[in-house]
Amino acid sequence: MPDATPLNRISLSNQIRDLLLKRIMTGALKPGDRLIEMKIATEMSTSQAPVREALRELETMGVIESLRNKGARVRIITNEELRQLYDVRAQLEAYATGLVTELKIPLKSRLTESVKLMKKAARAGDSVEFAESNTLFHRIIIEATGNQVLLELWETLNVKTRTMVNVSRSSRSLIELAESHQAIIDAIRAGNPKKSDAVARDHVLKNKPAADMVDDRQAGAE
Amino acid sequence: MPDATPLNRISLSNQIRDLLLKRIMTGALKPGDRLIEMKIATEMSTSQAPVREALRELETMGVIESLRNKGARVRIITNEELRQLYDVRAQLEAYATGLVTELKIPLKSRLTESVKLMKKAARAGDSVEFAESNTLFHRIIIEATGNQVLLELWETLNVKTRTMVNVSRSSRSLIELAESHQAIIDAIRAGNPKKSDAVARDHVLKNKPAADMVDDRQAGAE
DNA sequence: GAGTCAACGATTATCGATAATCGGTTAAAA
DNA sequence: TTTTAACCGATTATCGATAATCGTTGACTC
Repeated sequence: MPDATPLNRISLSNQIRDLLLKRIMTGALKPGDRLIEMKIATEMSTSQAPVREALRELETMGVIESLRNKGARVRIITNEELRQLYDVRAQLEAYATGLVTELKIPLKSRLTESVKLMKKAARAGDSVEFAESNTLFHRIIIEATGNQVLLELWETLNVKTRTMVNVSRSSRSLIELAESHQAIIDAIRAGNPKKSDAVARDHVLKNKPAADMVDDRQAGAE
Repeated sequence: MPDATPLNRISLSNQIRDLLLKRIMTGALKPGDRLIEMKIATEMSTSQAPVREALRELETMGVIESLRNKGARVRIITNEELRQLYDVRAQLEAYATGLVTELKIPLKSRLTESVKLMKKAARAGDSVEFAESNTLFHRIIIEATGNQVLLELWETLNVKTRTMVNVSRSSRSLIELAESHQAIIDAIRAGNPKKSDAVARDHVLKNKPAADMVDDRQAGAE
């Protein structure tokens, strides 16, 4: 029987989670925006319960934050946290890049292809599409390590970063950014794991935002 | 007024989450054990809703897994995944240890203290207490970097690891394991970041379990 | 005896309603 | 005018009930 019906639909809470995640990543929902349970429930024609489950997931992922009895809002990532995010990402990417170099996994054509997409998006000034292909580039490398744990960790970091990054940047610097990936491709090709490690680390750190000048000890609520 | 009542209790779902987490970490709940929503709800004298929210959080954290319409169970971490976990942890710990060395953050006394606790637990054969103080040792280093993102990431990895690790190990090897932390303390003290990085990485990798001989391509369900 | 299928018990998924809480606002009191 | 207190609308937290789904059991057919 050539599979008739898609028997198991996705649960409502998962659908809601994915929808909200998409809106946050594309910027339709911005940092600080409130997520009101009944509003979402009504929009999706469901009850409150699946919405709450979705919100809890998003909260655990770190993309929203919710205060007891006060509801949830899209998490505001401080500059300092963003910098920390880049530091950690740098380590993970360095490890992954070094590893795929050592294992001599052939990635050149796929990586080159994703850089093309990046450039195209950059020229079009499409920052969402750019983020998409940029993510693709790095995901190709991480996936190639075969380390599923690493991939999942990196995904959540990446999601967090992107909730805020795609707000800024001119199309000029986007093109430069796209081109800067070539160094990674070359390093992998060259076959020196240590070198690849360093190049990938530098690539991430080069884009790490500068520290705020202000003496902001941003108060974090409980 | 000397604060009368603890106004904001913790939400039920959070209480449930913490309780279940504790049970999983201490081994009261073992990998594969089912988590039946109504059973938990009845035990806690609540309804099903908060339990489901708690389960969703645990699922996102990766400590349980749930299949549509079939419920949740404590996640069974395969040997392969455990190995991947160690690989990633090794990178994070190496980074953290190198960084605190570079920053010359004084940690010796606190680290030494936690090693004492480890040894004590090892002699007593108390594997839960051992895991506790072992975690403490590493957390001290990670925390000292001041990188909150790194800490959170490391915490979730650590939780995952511990759901399974505390099943095994003899008290003899526990003592050796405790003593092996001294090398890290010494490296930090010596003040060479590169060396610290390497020592910390090796420390983790030395405990990475061996690969299974079996050609198990463990099927992962949707 | 092996295979098929309907009915059953257990459990999850979702709903609709109620209780509790928060922030702000008005109105009375000082 | 400032302070205090009760009130109100909006929203979250929790409950109890119902619908949908799964695995299994046991009778029935061949």
